[in-house]
Amino acid sequence: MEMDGGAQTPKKERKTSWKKDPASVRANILGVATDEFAAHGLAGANINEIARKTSTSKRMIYYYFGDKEGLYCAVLEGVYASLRNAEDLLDFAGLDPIEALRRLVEATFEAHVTSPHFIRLVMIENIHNAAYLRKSEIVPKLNRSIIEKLADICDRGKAMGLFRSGVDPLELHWLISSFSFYNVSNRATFSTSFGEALYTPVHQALLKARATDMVLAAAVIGHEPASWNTDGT
Amino acid sequence: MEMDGGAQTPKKERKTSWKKDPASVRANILGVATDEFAAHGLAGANINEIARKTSTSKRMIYYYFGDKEGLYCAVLEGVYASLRNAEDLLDFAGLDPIEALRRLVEATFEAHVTSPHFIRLVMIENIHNAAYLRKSEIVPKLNRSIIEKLADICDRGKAMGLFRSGVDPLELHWLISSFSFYNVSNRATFSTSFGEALYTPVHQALLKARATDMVLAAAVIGHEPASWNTDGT
DNA sequence: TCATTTATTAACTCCGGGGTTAATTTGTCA
DNA sequence: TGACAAATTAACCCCGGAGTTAATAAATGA
Repeated sequence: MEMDGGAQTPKKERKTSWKKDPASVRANILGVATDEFAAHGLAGANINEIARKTSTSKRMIYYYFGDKEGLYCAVLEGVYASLRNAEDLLDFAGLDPIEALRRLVEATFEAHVTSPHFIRLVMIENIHNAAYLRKSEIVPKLNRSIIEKLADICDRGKAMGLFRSGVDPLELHWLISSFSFYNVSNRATFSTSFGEALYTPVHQALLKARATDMVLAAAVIGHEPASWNTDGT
Repeated sequence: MEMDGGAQTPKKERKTSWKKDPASVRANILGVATDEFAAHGLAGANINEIARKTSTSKRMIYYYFGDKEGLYCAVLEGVYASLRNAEDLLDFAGLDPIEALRRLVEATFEAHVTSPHFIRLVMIENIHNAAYLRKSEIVPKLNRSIIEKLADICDRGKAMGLFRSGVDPLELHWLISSFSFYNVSNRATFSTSFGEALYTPVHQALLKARATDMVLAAAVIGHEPASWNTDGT
């Protein structure tokens, strides 16, 4: 039943010609590794599998990233950096504080939905008690900008007498992140326990509106959370 | 440099006497495994290490649970079941709807803080897209009771003209879970990015009060989110 | 043009950890 | 009382996956 007719396992011919292209090789590895770590976690991801999905060899992973943890750290910094770039595109300078806050909540909610890799890697990092994030020099700086944006909105809102005195940017960020993050991170278990009802496009839009409305009601004096007065049907 | 002075590695003497106690052996394994899976995840946990921490041998793990996944599933069902027991102790029947909702939000927030194993295992399960939770026969049923409690409160609130017409038990649960869960699940990365300020006992109490107040403002007609009017200092 | 450094290839090592074998003891019931 | 099932013990297997070795091709530049 030997299908190869007695041929010796053919030693793979060493590639006799190739281009040097370190930047794209590195980027290729990083892209594949991001997928794999996001899908399976640090322990669950498989270096051989990552190598197989790249257009290069396993040795290159160790050449550029040292070891599995080094690769994971590079992946982590990569997703944080790309999310920051997305956030920096937001500009609320021209808007009045109330409208700016509404836009910021909506944008945050939407950004989380469209960044599943980021969400999963943050989940994984929390499982590791942020051990690798702590080692990063750049990540703590990255998150400052979102707080600064919120602080500016809060300052202007209070100065105009529109916002409540107790409104605090960091607390507000905690709150806005919580439902934006949870909505994506816990979708699998939530749906398993309670069904898919909340994850139709229509219902997601409704949740976004209600959450936004609720944040505004908390922050803005006299704001009525109107979206809660009607059922979404 | 032989430190053992030429002694043959002594074959460990087989224990010559022991008691049959299947129930407690099983419980012992399950307890250790819960710690280990919660700490390191499914792939990250180590069967040899789990065995070492039990008062029995590795073989017993396979004897009672089949394989690593079987053990993980048993752990998962265990933490879900014990949380349900905690929830079932809550009784809001005697309270008016507004006070009942306030108590439910506070209790949920507190229950998450005191159930770190549950939180971590749910996080891990979400990383696996709830693959193992889906196989469970009992877990989907467990989560019904919390929705029923909320539905009862909502019905009574609307009947008395206190709650807004759009208030929905499932949406409310999504909202209450989101900040209660996120507060614990993402503590490591949140603290790394923004500092520990929100995780002092005083500030945690404040967050609980503000979140509760905000939920009430969303659900209850004319409720002012008063806690947001003062800063927490 | 050739010495040197950088980038790349294929093949190899090694051990940790999931899972098993086989023997032995404890309890049960006919 | 002894055959049988259930519970437990220690030792073993083995493969997959993290990490390496060694050779060689491509660029660099004096």
